[in-house]
Amino acid sequence: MLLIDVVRVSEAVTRTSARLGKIGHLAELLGRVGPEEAEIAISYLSGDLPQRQVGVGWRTLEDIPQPKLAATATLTQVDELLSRIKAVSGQGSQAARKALVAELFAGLTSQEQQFMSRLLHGELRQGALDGVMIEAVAKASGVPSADVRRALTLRGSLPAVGAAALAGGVAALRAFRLEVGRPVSPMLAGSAPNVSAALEKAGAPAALEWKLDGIRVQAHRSGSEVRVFSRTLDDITKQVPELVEAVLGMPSADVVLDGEVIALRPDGRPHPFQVTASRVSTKTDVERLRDTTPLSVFFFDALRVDGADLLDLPYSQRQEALARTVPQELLTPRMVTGDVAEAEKFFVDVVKAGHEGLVVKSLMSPYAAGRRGAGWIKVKPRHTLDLVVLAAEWGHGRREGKLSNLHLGARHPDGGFVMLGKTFKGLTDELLAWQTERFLELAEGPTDQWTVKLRPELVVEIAFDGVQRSPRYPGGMALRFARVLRYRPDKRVEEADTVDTVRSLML
DNA sequence: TTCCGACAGTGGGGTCGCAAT
DNA sequence: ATTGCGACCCCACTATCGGAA
Repeated sequence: MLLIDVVRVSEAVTRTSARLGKIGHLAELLGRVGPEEAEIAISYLSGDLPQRQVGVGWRTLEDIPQPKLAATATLTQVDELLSRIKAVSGQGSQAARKALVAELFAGLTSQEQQFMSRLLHGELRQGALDGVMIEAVAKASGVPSADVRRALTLRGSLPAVGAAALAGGVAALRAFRLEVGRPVSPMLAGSAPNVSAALEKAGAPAALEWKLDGIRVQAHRSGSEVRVFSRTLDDITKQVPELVEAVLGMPSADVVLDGEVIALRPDGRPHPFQVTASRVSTKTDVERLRDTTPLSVFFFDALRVDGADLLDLPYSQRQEALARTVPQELLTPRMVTGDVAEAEKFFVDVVKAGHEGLVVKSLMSPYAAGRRGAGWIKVKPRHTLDLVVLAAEWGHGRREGKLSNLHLGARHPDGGFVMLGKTFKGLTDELLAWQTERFLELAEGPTDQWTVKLRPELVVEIAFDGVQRSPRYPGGMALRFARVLRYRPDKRVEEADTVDTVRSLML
């Protein structure tokens, strides 16, 4: 199949706003792609590369060769070139990589070049990714989408699952099994503003678990072999030897566990997230780092114990298996209750202990990938500040022509403002339109291509999760997960929060 | 007819590894 | 040694579609 066939379908999907229409376009193409190119087509049309990443980003794509006039590139040819690019990126000069990227783009029409650029940027923006592609695979192969989802959970790769469905239908999908050593798509959590709302969503009684601010891990053990995977299914075994040893110390030699690694201080309280992230992502000198910044692991789910697959069992039964296998001190602290007051006290306790919050879990739900907001609901405390808008950046995509991303500042007691970060979150279309108009009234030079500097006159109430140390911003601190709650036209700038207030929150 | 679950889009800060400077 | 890029860790929120109620 030619790349241009895929590009044309992608464009049709972009033009169609109805999801069923998008699914129709995608399914039609899947119906005519050959088995040897099915994985490539499914990857591209769900915004991914079969190679996952090839080491090419926006900078590499800044200057690309003149396009061809005739579209002749096949999916297989493009895929092979991308594999070569990945190989060179793994070990080779940037010049060699650039030459291969040039070779790839020189073989594409301008239409294909634009598609490939977006794909390599990870910004397909056709309004269809995995969720829509699952439905398209189901439609094209005549199987229920639940079977596709189920296989995706077990296999962790939609192209592989989709190709199997197209070739072998339901029977092929049902042949997928949990395989120790091959990661499963992790179950994700939705969110709720408070504990009682979360309990209502999950259905009382529910399990309440501490939410630790660390890194999600999936541990597989087969005999004396242990592999650990991250949320995106990357193998991070070498970075977390503590976890490997912990799993090897368990009685069952055939397990798959879900949990969180986190760096704790000697007093048991958590380090800032940055410390954990640094430790887990460092690959050199791990043995030395173990002494200075040891990792702890806490498990909260069991997908397989003693060779038995548990994904379809209700959460309460998976918990029983987990507790039989994992020593008490490696279990995520939890309780089961339907009582709101009791649950709220547990929430206060976990926050006092320095952790992030709670995850409220339905006792009935099976383990299912994706599908945020089904069985697991997270709850975190929320901080707020009144800050001043210092500047704004022009938006992209559906925010084109709107001032979108706000630069936020706290008041300095001696006058002036200290920037604490940016946010684009929490804005409705209406607010976006209003602020664009208002900002242009407040604009003051110099204004570059992306950023409009403003007279500091507007106060905005910002919600955030915490204050972290920052190497980037002048005050040495930045807000984590900042989002707009509302503008405060009733507040004068002199009433905005000061850097001292923010600093007091950094502990 | 209304409600609500799932999805995609729009970007945020921080960190490491690696190649080039 | 420092800088820039790419990848990945954490992530919140709104708009929209379409099935459920």
